[in-house]
Amino acid sequence: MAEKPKRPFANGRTEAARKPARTVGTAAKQPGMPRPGRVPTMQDIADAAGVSQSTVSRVLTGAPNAIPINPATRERILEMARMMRYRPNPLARGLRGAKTMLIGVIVREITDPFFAGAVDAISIEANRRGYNIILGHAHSRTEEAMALRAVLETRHCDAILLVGDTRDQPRLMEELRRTNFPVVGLWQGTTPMPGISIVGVDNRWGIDGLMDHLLGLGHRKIAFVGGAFLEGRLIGDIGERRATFLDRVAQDGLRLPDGFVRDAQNTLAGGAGALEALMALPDRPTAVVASTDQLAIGALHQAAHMGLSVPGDLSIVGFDDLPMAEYATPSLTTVCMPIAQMAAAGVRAAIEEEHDGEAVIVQILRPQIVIRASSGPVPVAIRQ
Amino acid sequence: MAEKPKRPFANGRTEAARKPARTVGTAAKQPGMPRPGRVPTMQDIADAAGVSQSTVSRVLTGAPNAIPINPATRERILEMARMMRYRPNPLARGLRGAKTMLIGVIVREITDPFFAGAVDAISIEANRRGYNIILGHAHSRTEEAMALRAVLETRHCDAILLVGDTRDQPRLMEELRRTNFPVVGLWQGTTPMPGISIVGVDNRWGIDGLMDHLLGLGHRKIAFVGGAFLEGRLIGDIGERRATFLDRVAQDGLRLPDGFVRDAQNTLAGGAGALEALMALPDRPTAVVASTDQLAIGALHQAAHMGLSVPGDLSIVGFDDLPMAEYATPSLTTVCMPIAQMAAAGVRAAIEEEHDGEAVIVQILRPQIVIRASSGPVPVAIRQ
DNA sequence: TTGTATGCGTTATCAC
DNA sequence: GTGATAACGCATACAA
Repeated sequence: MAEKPKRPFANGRTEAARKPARTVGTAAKQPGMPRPGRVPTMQDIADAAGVSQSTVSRVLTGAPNAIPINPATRERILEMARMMRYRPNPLARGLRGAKTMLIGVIVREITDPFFAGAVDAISIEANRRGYNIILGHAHSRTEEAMALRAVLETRHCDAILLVGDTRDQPRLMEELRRTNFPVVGLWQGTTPMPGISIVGVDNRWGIDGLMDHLLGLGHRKIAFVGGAFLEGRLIGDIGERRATFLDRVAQDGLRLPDGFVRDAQNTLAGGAGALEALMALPDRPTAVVASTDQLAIGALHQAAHMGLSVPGDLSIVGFDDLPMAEYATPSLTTVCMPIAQMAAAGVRAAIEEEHDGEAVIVQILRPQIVIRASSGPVPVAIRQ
Repeated sequence: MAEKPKRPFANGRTEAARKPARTVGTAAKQPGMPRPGRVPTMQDIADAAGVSQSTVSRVLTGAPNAIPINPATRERILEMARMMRYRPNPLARGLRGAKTMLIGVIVREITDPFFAGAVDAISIEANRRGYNIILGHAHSRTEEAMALRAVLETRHCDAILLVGDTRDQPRLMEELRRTNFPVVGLWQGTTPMPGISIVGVDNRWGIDGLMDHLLGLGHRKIAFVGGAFLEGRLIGDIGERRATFLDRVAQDGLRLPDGFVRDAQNTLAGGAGALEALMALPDRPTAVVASTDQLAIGALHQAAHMGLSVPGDLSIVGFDDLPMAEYATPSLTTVCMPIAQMAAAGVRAAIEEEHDGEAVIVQILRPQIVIRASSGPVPVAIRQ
C-alpha cells in the first residue's frame, strides 16, 4: 500500500490555517497550486479565499437562504472554487450522512435490449434530477452471489432500482429488504412485495389487446411462447402475460392443443426454437403470441428459415416494442412499453420515497398496441 | 434534513469505549443490539468483542500476514462480525484513501446494442475482479454537460473506462485528462490519445476481410454506409472502417460513383435510409458494406421492403456481430468483435495501470469474419 | 499482540 | 456573518 506519495503537509496545512496565514493578498489569490496533484478540497478553497472551511461549505452547499452570508465573501469563495475546479467529494458527503446523489440500478440482464433501453431511460431521468447511476448485475442465478456483492458494496447510494424480475434471487431480495433505504422494482410484475415499491406495466391490458386483435383477424388456433420458470413458479411480467393468455383462451373458448404453450429462454434463439417446435406439431397454430419482442423476432427468423410466410401462413406478435421491432422482416406487431414514463416514475419513487413510513407505492402503467405487418388474417386454407 | 433520527449516543458510545466498559462477559457477548436500526460498525464489533476498533480493523481487513494477531481474539472478532452481519462501509474506506473498488464506465450510447453488450462484458469482468461499475452517459453532444457531471461526481472511483467514441466531446476529454487516475478508452479507434490507454479492435483487418470476401464473390460495385462526422472529422472505429474501405477501393481499382459512400446515424433507421438512397442511384451497387450491424440490419429491412432479394440482388455485410445479426433475415455476414477479450483487457488495464509512470498502453485486438447468408455472388444479370 | 491517536473531506451544531 | 469543532467509519503510524 505504498501508493499515494506521503503528504506530510497535511498537518502543516492545518496549522497554517490556524494562524491567519498568508494574507488574503496577492499570494493567496493566486490559485493553481492547491495541493500538488490532488483534487482541491474545501480547505484549499478556504485557505485561498482567506476564510474558514465551514464558511466554504455553507456557500458551496448553497445552504437554503436560512444562513445569511456576506455577498462579498460568497462571491470570492465561488470564484476560488471555480478557478480551482473544486468538486465536492461524494464519499465524504455520504459518510457524513448526506445524500450521495447515486442510485443503484440492478439489472437482471443488460444484454436484453429491452433492459438496455430501460437503463438508458433511467439514466436520463436520474441525470435530469442530478443523480448518477451505479449499475449492478444480476445475471443468471449462478452469479447471484456477485449481484449480492454489487448490492452491498453499492449500499452507499441513496436508493436502489431493480430492473426486471430479480425475485428469483432470494438472497438478493432478502438482503435488499433489510437495507433501510428505498427500493423500487421496475418491470417486476405488478404484485406488490413487502418493503419495495413497484412500477409495472399492465401486462393484462397488453395481452388482451393482442388477443382482441388476433381474434378479430379470425385466428382461433393461437399459441404462446415465453416464460422462464423459476422454482416452478412463473414470475414477473412474463408470468402475468402467460396467465392472461391462458385466461383469454378459457374465456373465449379456444382450443389449446398440447404444446401450444411453450417455455423458452428470453433470447432470439429461444424464440426460434419455440417456433420450430410449434411447427412440428400435428395441429399447427395460425398465430403465435410471443411474450417478448426478442422471442417474436427469433420466431420470425425461424419462420423465414422454414419458408413460411408471415403473416401469410402465420401471424406472430410480440411485446415490448424494441427499436428493432419496427425493422424486423416483416415489421412486428407488438405492445409498446411506456419506457420513459416508467423510468421517470421509478426514479421519482426512489428519490422521493421518504421510506420512513414504509410508504410503498405501486404504479401500473398502460402499454399500447402497435399493429404492424407481422399479423394478418387467418389463412383461408386453414380456416376450417 | 430532519431525517436520520438524531442519535445522541454517538458520544456516549465513544466514552463507553474509552473505559473498559461492560466487561467482556455475558452482557457484551450478547449481540443483536448493536445500535438500533443502524448498520453495525467496527466500533460496535469492538465493543461486543471487548477489543479496540483498530484490532477489529486489522482482523477484518485480513491484514496481510505481516500483523500477527492472537488467534483467539481473531476468532472472537470474526464471530462477532458474522453475528452482527457486519459490512464494511465503502465510503469510509474510500475516504480513507483506500480503493473504492468502483470503476466508472462512460458509454456513448447504451441503447446501441453493441455497447450494451460491451457494458455487460465489462461488468462481468469487473465483478470477477471484485469491482463494481458505475455507469455514466455521454448521450448526444447536447447532453455533454451531464456526462461531464457524471464523470466528475464519479471521480471517487478507481479508474474510468470510456466506451465508444467520446472524443467529440472536448470538454469531457479535457476534464478526463486532468484527472489523475487511470483512463482507458475502449472502441475509440486505435490512434493513441495523450494520457489514456486504448484497447481497440483492428478495424482495418476487419474491413479488409469483408472486402476480400466480396471481391472474391465477384463484386466490383461496392458501396459503404456509415460515419458520424464530428467537427468535420471522422472519428473512432467507424472512421477507421471508412478509411480502410476507401483505401481498398483505390488499391483494387474499383469505381466509386458519386453517392456510394453514405453518412448515416448509427441506427436501424439510418441504415434503412442509406440503402434507400443507394437504390435510388442511377448506378446501383451490388454490395453494401455497412460499418455496423445496426446499419446493416436497417438496410436489410429496407431491401426487403423494396422487394429486393438479399443476396440475390444485393449483398449486405456488417460489422460487430451483434446477437441479432444471426437472426436477421437473411442472417448477416459480418465481423465478429472479440468483446469479452476486449472488455477483459480494458478492465485489466484500468485496474493495473499504476498510472504513476504515465504508462499508457495501446492494445489492438483482431476481429474475425463471419460469413452467413446476406452475402453472395454478384448477380449475373448485373455482371457486365 | 493490542491499544491510542490521527486524518480523510463534509456537514452540522455551537459559540462569538 | 463567521469560525471552531465534533462526528461519520475506517486504516494506520506509533506506542505500549
